Amino acid sequence: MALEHAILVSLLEKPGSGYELARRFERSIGYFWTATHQQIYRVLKRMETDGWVDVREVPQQGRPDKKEYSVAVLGRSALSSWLHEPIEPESVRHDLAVKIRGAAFDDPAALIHEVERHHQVHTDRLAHYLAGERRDFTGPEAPAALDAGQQLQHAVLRGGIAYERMTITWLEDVLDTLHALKPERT
Amino acid sequence: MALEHAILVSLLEKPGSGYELARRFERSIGYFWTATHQQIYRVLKRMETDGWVDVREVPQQGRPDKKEYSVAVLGRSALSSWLHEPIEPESVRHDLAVKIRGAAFDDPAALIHEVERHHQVHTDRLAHYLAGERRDFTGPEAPAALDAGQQLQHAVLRGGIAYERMTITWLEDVLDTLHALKPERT
DNA sequence: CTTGTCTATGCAACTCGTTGCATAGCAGGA
DNA sequence: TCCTGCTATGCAACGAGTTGCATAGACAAG
Repeated sequence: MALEHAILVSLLEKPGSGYELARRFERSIGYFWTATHQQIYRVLKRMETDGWVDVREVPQQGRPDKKEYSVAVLGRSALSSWLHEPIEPESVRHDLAVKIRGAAFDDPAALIHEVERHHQVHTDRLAHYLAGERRDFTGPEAPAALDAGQQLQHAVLRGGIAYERMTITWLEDVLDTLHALKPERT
Repeated sequence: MALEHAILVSLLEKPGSGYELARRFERSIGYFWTATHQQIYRVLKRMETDGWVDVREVPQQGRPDKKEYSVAVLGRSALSSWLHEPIEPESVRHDLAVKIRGAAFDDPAALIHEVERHHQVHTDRLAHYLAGERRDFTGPEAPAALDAGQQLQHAVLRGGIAYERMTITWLEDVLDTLHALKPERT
């Protein structure tokens, strides 16, 4: 599993609490990995007992205290050895594709709304990614010279952008197919 | 969960045994959903007790007997109601993206091999999909007129092709980024 | 005749991930 | 004052998915 490693990467980029990690996983890390706060707390606890991360109690004003985690030496070497071992190319799990094939045995026209809804979600995500790209990498506010970490983050973000663009185009293709099918079923 | 529904769709397209389903999930259905035989057998058993599928013992010659499953009335209505309820747009889980961001804290050059390996796998998958498309949809052997089911299957396959093409292009982008990074770290 | 491979089904144990719920401090508004 | 909402952490139970192992008939190769 890679959640531990995703957490290590995130903590290396910036130390933080479980709560903060959960919010990062809703944002930038969430572009390519998702996790709920329960999962994160559980894994953080295990990583702590394994000595992968260090904890520091941080008293706060105006809000509850937090535990700030940072990567320990053991965690860094665990990440390093994971980086050096090969992983299986991921296999997709796409509910919507199951639905599209299933629509042949039901009413294909009823799917149009659902596909349009997904189209909208992906359009919004694309806009969100592009805004992030302008802010951090290509806009006037972006740093002139990017370090290795930033260049790699940008490459990952470009992947997210390419994914959303591809998905949007495909969903339009699916919509065309559904519309072309519709008249046949009167 | 959608494994039950993926099985229903597959059985509607063609009835079959758990073993046959497992092989379909390695092939065409596997383009957008994966499952091992243990998972399939377990779910099939539950679907049988729920009355979603009918079983028929089929004696065979030259090989063990099999249980052929087909979709029952209850299964059809279960699929239908699932098709009519909205699903969450999927969130991606991309180990490789975690590795790429993590590489900033290790040796980015060490990732080049891994990315090239993934590039090869996706190139092979693309070739496999394109061969399937020619065979079933666009080649001289393909049927002249496609029914609704075939048109929707083709649309899903086009999605797989678009996904592989996008991934291949992105991995080349990542490779360029890694190569450009390399000289900086001597 | 033994070994390996393919078809065919299944159990048991485990890990991963989700859902529901609980607690608690603090802030702001009705 | 009470209610809502945000920060912050966590338990318990369940469901989904993986891994290892077991069984068994048939066939082909050595």
